[in-house]
Formats: sequence, structure tokens, C-alpha cells
Amino acid sequence: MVRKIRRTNGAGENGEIDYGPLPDWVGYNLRMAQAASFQAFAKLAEEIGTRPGRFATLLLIGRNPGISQTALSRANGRDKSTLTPVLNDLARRGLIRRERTTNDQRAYRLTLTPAGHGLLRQLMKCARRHERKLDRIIGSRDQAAFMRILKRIATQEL
Amino acid sequence: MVRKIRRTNGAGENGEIDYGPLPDWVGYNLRMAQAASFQAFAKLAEEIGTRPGRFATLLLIGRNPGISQTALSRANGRDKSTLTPVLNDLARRGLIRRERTTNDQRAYRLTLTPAGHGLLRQLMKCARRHERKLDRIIGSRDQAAFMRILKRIATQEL
DNA sequence: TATTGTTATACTCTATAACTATA
DNA sequence: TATAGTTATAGAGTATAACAATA
Repeated sequence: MVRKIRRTNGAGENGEIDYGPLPDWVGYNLRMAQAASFQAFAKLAEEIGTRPGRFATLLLIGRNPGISQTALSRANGRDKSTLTPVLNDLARRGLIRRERTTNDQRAYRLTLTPAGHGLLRQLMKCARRHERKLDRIIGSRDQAAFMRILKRIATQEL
Repeated sequence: MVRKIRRTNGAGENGEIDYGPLPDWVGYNLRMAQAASFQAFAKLAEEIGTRPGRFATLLLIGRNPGISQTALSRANGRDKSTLTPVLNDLARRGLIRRERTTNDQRAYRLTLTPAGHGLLRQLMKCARRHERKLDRIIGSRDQAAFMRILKRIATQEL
């Protein structure tokens, strides 16, 4: 029996890469889907001069006016030290206000300026546009079940 | 009518944070679910002295022995320059071999050493354990549909 | 000229620890 | 002592551009 001899030295020179079991794994596909969704939203955010990371910060301040930096950092699950440069940037760009609280001179009350509310409104529009795209891909029939599973994965003890 | 006056200066001091529409958005829950899944897998990988990022690299080399660095970087969607320090580390730890190809003296043939195969086997065990946990959360009834949606989101034009 | 891999460099996101000023 | 916020620093992970060796 004659066998074809490979003339090449390595695999994957023409795109015939073997991905093994990766495409069958939930974890892998979850990662790929999240990356695609995030990138698409980042592109929308970039069109209005922002980044996805700023969105959560502005939204949380907008929804919780007077929130402190420590509470805000807990709310989006990051260390308080990571917030300092972000808030400096947002304040420099006139999007948020930082006032000392009267009853605790160590803490700040964070609020949105009118410009901050404006940018947040634009970001909300982006988010809704993005959601509509996702909804179309998922399909209204499976939407609720899909969301429920995502929430379970996010909260369950893994 | 008497109203209770807030004695505090800001919101969110006792955990009553308003997350607004975030919990209703697919994009947000996708992000949270991915983060939880990734962290859980990272913890398993750490137990055997590795990181999730190394897994894809080892798997792709194991499945495609002789692959070049350029082909490998394309296969996991990163620039070739990001691969250099990773491969240096894997080679230093005796997990991969880099040999010059005979027909192109610029390129390397990447292969796993026995130790590399060993670590990959352990990582595969971690991955399967992780998948079982995810499968249990998702439920066998919805598994296929969930996966199909993830794949659509990952590949669709967003 | 084009390609393989390396280097230099930089930027984002994140964390820990030490610090200050208040409490 | 404890807490709110800042600073210094570090480490992943990523990218671009320029480069040497080879094609």
C-alpha cells in the first residue's frame, strides 16, 4: 500500500489546523462569544469616544448618585486603587463631580455632571443597539432560557 | 406626609446598589458568566502549576506537531510577537521543543516534549472536570441549544 | 521583495502594599 | 485602630514597528 508522503515539515501551513476538542467545549465557546460581543460593543463605544470599561462606572454613578469610591469599586468587583486613575480621567473630562461628604471628610460623593449624563445616555443607546443585535442572533424563543443559564453560570459555585 | 430623611451622604453604603438595566442585558451576563467560568478554570490550572493561556498553546502544538510559530499565532488569533515570550518560557521549562525546519531555515517546528504531553494530559483532565461542572449547571436538555447560540454569537457579524 | 521570528516599546487592566488624612 | 482614597509598583496580556536572517 502506497502512502502519500507529506513534503512539508510542519502542520498548519495551509489553514488545516486541528483544534482538537476545543470547539466542543462550553468554556471555549463562552470565551469566544464573549470576546466577539465585547469587541462589537467596544467598537460602538469608540464611535462616541469612550471605552466599555467607562460604561459600568458612569452607569453605576448615574444610578447611585453620591456613591463613594469604595462602594463603587465593590459594586463592579475591582480594587479601589484601580478606580483612582479612571475617576481622575472622568473628572478631568468633566463627566463626573467629586465632592467631600460632610459627615466623613475622607470620602467622596460621586455624581455625574450634565456632560456625564449626556455621555451615559449615548452609551445607553449603544448598549441597546448592541442588545438588539444579540437578541436577533439568539432568537426571541430561546432568549429567556439563554439568559437564565448565563446567570446560573455567573452565580453558581464553580 | 412625613418622609424618612436619609442620614447618609451617598448611595450604596449598605449594599443596596442600583445596577440599573445591567442584569437584563445579554452582553453583561455573557461577560459575568465568562469571567466566572474562566476564573474557575484558572484555579484548576493553578493547582497543577499553569495558567489558562498556556493551555491553548500546548493543545495546539500537541494536536499539530511541527506547527510554525506564525501558524500557531494565527490559530489562536494573536500576533506572532506575543508568542515569543510564551514559547521561551515553555521551552525553558522543558515542555516544548523548537527545531529549525530543513526546508525553511527561518521557521521552527514546534513539538511537545514528553513533559509537555504530560502537562497537557493534566490540563485536559482539568478541562473535562470544568466542562462537567458547566454541563451540570446548564442541564443536558438545554446544552445543545446553549452551545449553538454561543457559536452563533462568536461567528456572526456583530 | 516577502516572510519568520525577535526585540523594543507601549498601553490596558488588574492587583498588592505602603502611605495620608481622617474617623 | 480602622477606613477612604492615593501612590508606587508590578505583572499579565495585548499590539505595532523595526530589525536580522533567510527565502
